[in-house]
Amino acid sequence: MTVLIENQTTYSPSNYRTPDGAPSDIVIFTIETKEKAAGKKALPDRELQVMLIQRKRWPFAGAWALPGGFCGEDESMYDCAKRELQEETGVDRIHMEYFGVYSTPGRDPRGWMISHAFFALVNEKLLAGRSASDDAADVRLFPYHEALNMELAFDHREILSDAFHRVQQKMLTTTIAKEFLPEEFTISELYQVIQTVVPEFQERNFIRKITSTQSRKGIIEEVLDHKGEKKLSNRYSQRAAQLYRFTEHMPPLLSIYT
Amino acid sequence: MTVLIENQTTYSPSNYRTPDGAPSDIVIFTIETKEKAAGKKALPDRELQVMLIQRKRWPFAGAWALPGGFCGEDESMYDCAKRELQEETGVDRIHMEYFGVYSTPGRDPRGWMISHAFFALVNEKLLAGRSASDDAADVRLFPYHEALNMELAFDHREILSDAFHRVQQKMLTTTIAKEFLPEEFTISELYQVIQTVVPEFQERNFIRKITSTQSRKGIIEEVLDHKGEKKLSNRYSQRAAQLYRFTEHMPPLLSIYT
DNA sequence: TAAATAGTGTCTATGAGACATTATCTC
DNA sequence: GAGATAATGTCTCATAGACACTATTTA
Repeated sequence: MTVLIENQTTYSPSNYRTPDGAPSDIVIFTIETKEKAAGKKALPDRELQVMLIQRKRWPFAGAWALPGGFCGEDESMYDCAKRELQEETGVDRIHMEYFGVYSTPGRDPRGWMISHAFFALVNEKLLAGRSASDDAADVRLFPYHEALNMELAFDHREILSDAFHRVQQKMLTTTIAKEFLPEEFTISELYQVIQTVVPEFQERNFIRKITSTQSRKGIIEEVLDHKGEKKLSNRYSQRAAQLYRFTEHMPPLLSIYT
Repeated sequence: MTVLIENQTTYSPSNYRTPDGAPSDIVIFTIETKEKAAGKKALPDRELQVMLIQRKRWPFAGAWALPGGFCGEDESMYDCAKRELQEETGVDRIHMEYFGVYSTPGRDPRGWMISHAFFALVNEKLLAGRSASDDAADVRLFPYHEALNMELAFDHREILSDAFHRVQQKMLTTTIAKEFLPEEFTISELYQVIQTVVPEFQERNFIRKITSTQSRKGIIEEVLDHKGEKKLSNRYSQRAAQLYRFTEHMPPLLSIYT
């Protein structure tokens, strides 16, 4: 075997053209709950929304875009996105996942930018404080479908669409629905949240599937009060409904063959 | 709103530290079929293997590593990986998917390298010609579990492990098993391929699940010969077995709630 | 005829899917 | 008691899971 003499001293990365930056873009989803008239016992309306910022500078000045920012040398892409997410929402500990790289040549007029896309799911409650201060300015929540029809900066429309489909898929195959729910919730709330993200989802016997089916039992459990009695809620209904919470159990493994 | 005066002229990416490169790393899987003694009618042994290259230069000179290479300014990461895959295998039109970014600071001694990981599934038949020429040199197939226990360059062990788990999951939820099979195959072959990637997979009534179950019917179909008769194969058995092929049908949508 | 693989019969318990029905509470 | 949501009863058919059994061919 040939032993080459190249080593740390002779290696020079500057012989090659290198990227001009590695940004992250974050698709931040939330579900806005619009209660019916105060005191009225009825299920609320829910709407999937996404956070956009209005760009101040070239390129695409004035256009709406996904929040994000450039990665530093001393952080991973994940850390970078987490940092940007924190800056944008003012909240820590948000569920965030990586889902793709966007590197089509020419996608960014500033140069060779390889962008890394994340999605985040935030409970609207966590956004409560923030909205008041920033809402009027250059950060806003848009209904997903409205955002999708806007002229977004860069290739952010494609990223937004990809994120949505990934979240739809994960909503049905994992327990991420919990990110949009309070700690304790009713079956109707869970069902509504799933339908907000996946309108096609329909399951007439939902309550039995999730509570009495052998293979699914254990992903949620009934909440008991301090006396060991079943804890109920009548927030959305005359007849009080059982409260549930997600357990730590992994959802069942899915397979098309079994 | 403040209107900033920044524009194309004043924007300067060189004010920021930029990455030193955007490589791709490709985990190329294949399944080696080891026929039993010639003429013996018995199911073959199958083994999942992964392609590694031996590095010639600093860093990690002499160590085995995943194939890959640096992305150019005029190509997307996907194009880059496709190109490298083609160079390494000599084959085009290979199933390849992106699955993650590796950007931990310090992962590459050459500098700030943000690596993009793909996995590829190659039918061993396509590799047939290639092996003869390169096999002795610096490109080799290793059994997956052996590779996982080697001292691989960079963070390639982690990448390899992540790729494997992704492929396992996809093997059960999509029809990628077809990448490891000939156009026409028997149920036993399909079952064996799945088990080669996911040893835990076990399904005693496999044949009925996949052929007679309402929701799965249609993902494979019986092969007929020119006379419209069912086409059989006795390659691995005394009694001839029905041949099947994958259809264009999408596998059923999976959900933990339904 | 033993061995090896392919494929079917059959039984039980569970689940899917569809609706009707009952329960509980408020206005 | 009308109206809204929660939850159960009930029926049919499909599927899961287990295992014994039959089928086909060759050494």
